[in-house]
Amino acid sequence: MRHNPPACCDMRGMLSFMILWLLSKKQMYGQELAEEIAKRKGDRPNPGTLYPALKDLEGKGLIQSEQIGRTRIYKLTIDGKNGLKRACEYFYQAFGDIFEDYKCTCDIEYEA
Amino acid sequence: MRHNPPACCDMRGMLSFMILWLLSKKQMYGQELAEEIAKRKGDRPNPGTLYPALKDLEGKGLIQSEQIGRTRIYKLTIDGKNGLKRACEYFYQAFGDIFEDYKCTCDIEYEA
DNA sequence: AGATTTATATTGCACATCCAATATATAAGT
DNA sequence: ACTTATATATTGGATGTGCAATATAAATCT
Repeated sequence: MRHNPPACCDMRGMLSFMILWLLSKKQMYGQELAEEIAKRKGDRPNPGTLYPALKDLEGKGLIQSEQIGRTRIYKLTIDGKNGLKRACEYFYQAFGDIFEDYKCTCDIEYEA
Repeated sequence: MRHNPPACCDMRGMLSFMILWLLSKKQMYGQELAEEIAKRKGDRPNPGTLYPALKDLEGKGLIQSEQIGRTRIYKLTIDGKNGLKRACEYFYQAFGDIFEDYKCTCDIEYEA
């Protein structure tokens, strides 16, 4: 079952972080990324959300892309890999105890 | 050691979520919350960030507060507890695999 | 060839979150 | 009483993330 964003509080943010992490697993084009993001956030990001984020990351030198036909393949750069490592450390510092707490109090169900 | 936000990507967001989770552990006043947030995010949130967020959460009925002298004590309401549970489920769906992945590839150090 | 689908991309808007700067009221210290 | 410290609070600005709507180019299909 896929959860949509909760009504109680805003859960936006961390899109660039998620993109970097996804690209660290596998190089992907935009619509592949959109599908992976949808698995996690409940819905595909709008083009007006996704493509500016990719453009921004490329402008910062964290990802690079190559156009092949109508698709554009994105992959991490060295700077992107190093940045992701730091971002993960920060993310764990900020939310690690919330995760551990959640895992102790809830039965976790994975999608088949 | 306390990590500051990384340069690579924006890590804003989830402030209301973090506030709800902190208040689920213990009722607190604003400056106590600011200190707990600082432990996680690296710096105390500006008053212009924290107090509007608290006001918004109270307006939605997720928290309630009581003024005692110069401090205002905040605590979760029933709606806040239920909302937090859903928010945790969503958060785990969105970022759970990033956490598990991080824990597998990094040695974790806890503050003394 | 013409129509449809797919993928990329932009514009314009809304909003949470971030800051610096400033203000007010209460509590504590001298 | 006066000063200082603490806690709450607002204003104004910047930026990332979110959407709907629209546009363009390439690939596919009949």
